Amino acid sequence: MAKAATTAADEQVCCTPLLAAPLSDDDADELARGFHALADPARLRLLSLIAAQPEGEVCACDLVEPLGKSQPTVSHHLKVLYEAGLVDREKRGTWVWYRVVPERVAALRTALAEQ
Amino acid sequence: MAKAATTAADEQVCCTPLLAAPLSDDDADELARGFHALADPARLRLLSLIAAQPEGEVCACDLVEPLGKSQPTVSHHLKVLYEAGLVDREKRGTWVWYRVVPERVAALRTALAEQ
DNA sequence: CCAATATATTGACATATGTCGATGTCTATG
DNA sequence: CATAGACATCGACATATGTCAATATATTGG
Repeated sequence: MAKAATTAADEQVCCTPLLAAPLSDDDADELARGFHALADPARLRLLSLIAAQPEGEVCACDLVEPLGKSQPTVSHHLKVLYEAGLVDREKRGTWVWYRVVPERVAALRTALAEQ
Repeated sequence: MAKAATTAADEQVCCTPLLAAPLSDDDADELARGFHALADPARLRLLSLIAAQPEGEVCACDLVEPLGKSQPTVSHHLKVLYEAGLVDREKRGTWVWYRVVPERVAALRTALAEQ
């Protein structure tokens, strides 16, 4: 399984450096969606926690306590990250495992490239 | 003059790649502030428009029409970008000239580095 | 000093967002 | 099938945000 997020992961708007040429409205919208997912401390810490796992993946159940937020709040933020294409998820039995989608992170990084 | 933004430009939280190690609460807060400034299409287009100027700088008066928003709205977004340390400004007579702060953009870019 | 222009600020409004408790849904296991 | 556990969703709430019209604050020219 482990399907990538269908929402925004596809329309990557990769390789559109902000500083190179004026953004189109569509590119600006899509990029803003990506950065919006990164614009919250809880989500940044989640992303960081997921990436910190030696296996590269982590059970959602192991994210609630380190984040220090309620389970519904963690679930909400994970959903935002997923819909932004920044993380992928896979259900195994009762648990859901999350991993970072490095390509998506890199795409946003590219948008901030020198020019 | 052309002083850099006093707000966030200093506490750069540069060189703190998200994916390398779990973020501290403070780093997450500061990073989120930076990405928040990028999390709006109008601000991304502004940043892009400013960067697109051959001289590297542009009068605020020349940003209203291309952005297609009201003057107060443009002024508001420029303030957000300024307070995030992403642009610098200099008043010359009646006009205010804006330019991108590439170091700040690069700092946010570094936060998204591979690991 | 007055009029004109550029920019910032204020006030108002609708909408979006982060958060939590309560509840629903699914899955494994007696 | 009943129970327990993991996760998602719902409802509610306070707060934040994008937007504009109106107004205030410079600054330049006459």
